Amino acid sequence: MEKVVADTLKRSQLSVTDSRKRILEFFHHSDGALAHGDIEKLSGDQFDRVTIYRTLQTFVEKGIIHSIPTADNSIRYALCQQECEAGHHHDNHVHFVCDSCGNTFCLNHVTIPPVQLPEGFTSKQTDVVVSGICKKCGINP
Amino acid sequence: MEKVVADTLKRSQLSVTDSRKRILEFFHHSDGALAHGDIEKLSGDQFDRVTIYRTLQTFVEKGIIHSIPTADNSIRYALCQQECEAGHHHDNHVHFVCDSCGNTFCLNHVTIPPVQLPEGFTSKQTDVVVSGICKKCGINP
DNA sequence: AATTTTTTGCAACGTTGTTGCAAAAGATTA
DNA sequence: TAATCTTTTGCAACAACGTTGCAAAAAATT
Repeated sequence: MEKVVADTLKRSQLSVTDSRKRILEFFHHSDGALAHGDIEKLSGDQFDRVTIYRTLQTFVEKGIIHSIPTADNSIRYALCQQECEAGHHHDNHVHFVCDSCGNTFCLNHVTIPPVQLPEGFTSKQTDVVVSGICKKCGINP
Repeated sequence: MEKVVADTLKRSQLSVTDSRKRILEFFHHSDGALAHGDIEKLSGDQFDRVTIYRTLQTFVEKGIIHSIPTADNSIRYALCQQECEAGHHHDNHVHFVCDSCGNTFCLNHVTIPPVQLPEGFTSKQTDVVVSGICKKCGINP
């Protein structure tokens, strides 16, 4: 794991630092998406808030993670698939927010259905966020 | 118009006040969605920030307006269709955010396509936000 | 018109996110 | 490995956004 995250950072031409390694590991260990606050808690105030903000920004720019739109106003992030490169996100999967546990998941195998727009509108990106009950919470409510 | 907004407020069992009338009129006059900040500017500091926040909350609860999920973390609101009642939103249309002018529109006639979820997941609501270039900006870039 | 209820505005506070700058850590070179 | 250069971090300060409690004002009710 240690090695995997270091390689990811190098591949993105980023200096391999403590905070970047730790934060990237959090994403690998999490099965859902993470918000800034989650990382702050996970790290136990090991890093400055500002460092976390900047690291997340950098990761988004480099195509390591992507942000997920949500109805409340907290930005959540999740790991990108391999196909994402710096400045070029191809995350065309559906996101799922569980109303019970609050977790956000990438449904990597559920692709965005086509949307028919009115005349004159041009689409660049489509985000689909489904909310409801996730698999785990459906079993143990 | 004056009459229409007053009626809407009464129908929702709300006191008819200056701020509520004005803020509701803003929504009727706007062709896109409005954020808290937009209303603050439109009203020219006529109302306190807090009043605007509370009015928006109340309108959402009463089913007069609904909030729109966005990729950045600003909450935007738009008028509901007639079918919405207090505590029961049925806004199953697609939202469009223009990358050029920044406006957010409800595409009331574009319905949400069905999404096939993995086993064990139950859907309660689906939000679709398309970003790109709107009709106006496509004509006058 | 008087009373009750609701709403508003103010003040204060908390969270979230950003920017500039010096110190520290990482990368690079010899 | 040490010296140098580059990048990143942490701190301080700031700005935007949003919430809560409470007294005054406005709306509804009688």
